[in-house]
Amino acid sequence: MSNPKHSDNTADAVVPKAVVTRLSLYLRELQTLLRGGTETISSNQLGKVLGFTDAQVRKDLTYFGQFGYPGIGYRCEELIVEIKKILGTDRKWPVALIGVGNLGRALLGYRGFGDQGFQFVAAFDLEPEKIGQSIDRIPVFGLEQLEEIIGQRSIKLAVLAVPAASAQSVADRLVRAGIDGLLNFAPVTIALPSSVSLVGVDLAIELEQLTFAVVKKDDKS
Amino acid sequence: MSNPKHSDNTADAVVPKAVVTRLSLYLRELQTLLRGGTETISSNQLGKVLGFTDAQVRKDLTYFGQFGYPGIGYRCEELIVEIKKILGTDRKWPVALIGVGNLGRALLGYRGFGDQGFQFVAAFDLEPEKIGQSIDRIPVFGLEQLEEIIGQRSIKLAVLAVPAASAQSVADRLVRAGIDGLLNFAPVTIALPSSVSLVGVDLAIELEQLTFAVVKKDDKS
DNA sequence: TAGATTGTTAATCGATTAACAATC
DNA sequence: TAGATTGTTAATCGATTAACAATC
Repeated sequence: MSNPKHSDNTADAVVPKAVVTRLSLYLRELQTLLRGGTETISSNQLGKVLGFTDAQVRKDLTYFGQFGYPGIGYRCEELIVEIKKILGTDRKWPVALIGVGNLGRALLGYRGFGDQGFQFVAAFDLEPEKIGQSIDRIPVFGLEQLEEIIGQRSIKLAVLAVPAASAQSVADRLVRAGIDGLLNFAPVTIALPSSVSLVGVDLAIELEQLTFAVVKKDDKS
Repeated sequence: MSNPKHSDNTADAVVPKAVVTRLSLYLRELQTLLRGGTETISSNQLGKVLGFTDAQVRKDLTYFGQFGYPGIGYRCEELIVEIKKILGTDRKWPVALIGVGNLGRALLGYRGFGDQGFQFVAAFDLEPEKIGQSIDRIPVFGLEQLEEIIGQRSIKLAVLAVPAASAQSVADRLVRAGIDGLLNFAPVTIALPSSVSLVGVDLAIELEQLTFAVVKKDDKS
């Protein structure tokens, strides 16, 4: 039995961003495995399905503690709990959505968020017809209520699905309203104070990564 | 000793994946700058808005050629053309969408794809009510027509927006149908032959990257 | 010319992998 | 015990940055 000695070193070593991304992939895979009835898994097996080496899996995890059993591997259920603690998704996170367009509405209804502990509690838009409505049980407010609602409800995470032209100004307001993390879907660079975390998802850019690979392959043949 | 030439080495040096991602960011920023009237930009300025060093910008670009002017910088319009050539988006790409749910429908209507040369030409779903419809002018076919339509139209790129449980089997069919690149939104690991490119976007994982950063910050204070 | 900035090499930094004693 | 696998250090590999001659 391993001694839980991972109390003090949690998060004081600088953890590479890539490690955190893989942590999320481990979590997702472990959840899939557990659903399928797998109880334990070795770093080698887990790495293989995700395309990583066993050493990498073990190294990544030891940034945060000792979670495995020599000779056995990792217990899926246990490791899931630990990774959720590390990522901070061992709790429920209320989330605000800004921009109730096509994409925004799809995000409001996306089941995958709820499964991982995220819950939209308020949406915001400029269009009068949308304000006052509820979409998938989430109330849509006018943009002018942004600061009020986010403050009241202590919302720390926001998802930006507004047009590129207004993304920066809305982001600025979100920061002033007290947001700590922003997931930006607008295809534009956003500048934020370094105290606020930013993740950007640009759908066209994802496709460009694909075309680059496809074109490169064609060049070779 | 012979002089190694790097004039026609486009794409035979192995290009790190991170470089390609930054290339897309350069492109997006240059397009924004050009729209705003900027004609030339230095590696230092371009790096600054994106959070990179000037050396990194120049190094990334020289994987593919010499595009700048000493003493001046880069001409935005010119560099945009060059990066598009590199990424393969100097042409139009027909794209298939599989899974016409909330997210799928939002993607069909997403303007950002068209702006960068991507065009959905066919959507597929299992539900009979959806089949035969058109959404944003894109026809929805039954899944049984997948191979037929993709073959006929020589579609090389597909976007997967189906439930996690069916993602792998649909991916397998897409590969057999001749797809070269797959953008997967299903929150599950997909295994593909190495000849097919895969980019995965997991929306919950993106939020987890944010919570990790937020929780870590809280720990410190 | 003086000032600015590129392209590129060499130095530095950081991340991944190999190896193995410890352990179950 | 024999076999399997972890946690961790050291070695390797790769990516970023600094520096500067060349150039406009």
